[in-house]
Amino acid sequence: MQRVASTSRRTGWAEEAALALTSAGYRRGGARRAILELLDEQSCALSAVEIQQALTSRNREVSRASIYRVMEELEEIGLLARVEVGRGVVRYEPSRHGPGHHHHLVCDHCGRISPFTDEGLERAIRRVSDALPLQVSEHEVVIHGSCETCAAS
Amino acid sequence: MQRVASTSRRTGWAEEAALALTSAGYRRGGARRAILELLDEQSCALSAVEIQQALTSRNREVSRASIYRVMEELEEIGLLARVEVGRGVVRYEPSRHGPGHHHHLVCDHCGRISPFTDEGLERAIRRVSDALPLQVSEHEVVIHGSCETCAAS
DNA sequence: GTTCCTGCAAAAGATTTGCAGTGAC
DNA sequence: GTCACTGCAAATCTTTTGCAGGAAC
Repeated sequence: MQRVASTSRRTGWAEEAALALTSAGYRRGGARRAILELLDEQSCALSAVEIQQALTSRNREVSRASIYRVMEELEEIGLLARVEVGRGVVRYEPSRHGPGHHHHLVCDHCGRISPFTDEGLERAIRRVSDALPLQVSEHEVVIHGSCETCAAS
Repeated sequence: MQRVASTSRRTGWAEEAALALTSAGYRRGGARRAILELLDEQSCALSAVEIQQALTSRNREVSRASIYRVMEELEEIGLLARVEVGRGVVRYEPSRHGPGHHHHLVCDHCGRISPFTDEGLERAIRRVSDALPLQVSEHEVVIHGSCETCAAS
């Protein structure tokens, strides 16, 4: 099991996404570009509200409606994964099938989420997916518990 | 991998839950009992709306507010698992750590969800959980794709 | 110039809360 | 009789939609 470093890093996902959007007939508006870049820098999933706050804090205001619209477009063409992890809030993150693919730990106490990876787990899921009558597009593993900070209190 | 039969069966979870609620200082109101019994009969997770509809159709009306309140109580004492699986809707199901424990397939097209189990997957998750610095309470695996019906169309 | 993108404001859902009446103990 | 449970209605919060102006092509 690997905890994933939470430092930011850009991986070219934004460029890939922009290209995919262009060839899907979308134009490149400012709000969309700002959102793509923000998402690309994240190590873990953000909610719509968090995306808006992050953009505001770097002086790039984007309306809530645009955020949801961009999320929808990106999900449509498979570039974005939704992570639903608690309290009815939906979070979004770049869908990386290769490197960067990870799952989530959720502290049910403070709501913090953090990413992890595990090759054995991936193998088990691949095996299950292959045996399914479903055409599998994505999978998601969420582990709930109390984080170190909350368990201590 | 095992598809889980979707026939109803009662497993004593309702009684266990009622006892746990009593010893946690709750009284046994009618709405709460009706909800417990309904949940116990389900083979898979229901949303609050679905719970209300199911109860209405058996002439046992329960207000939406009560449903949410009971869900909250049950979740608090660990008898209920939330399954968040798409489109912002939260579903609930009895939390069974032993037999009956299962995960979910979601058709992203029609929204249908169905349960499955896999021992290898459980082993992989247990291994990961043991290695975590978190106190793990639950885990959840969701596989997304297109179901047979939707893939055909 | 046309068509798409964006923001604003309103709408639609889901969930939570306040309060008063009823029921369990 | 007391305190918890329930239903109703109002409030809150997230997400979606309609529309008008501005931007990309």
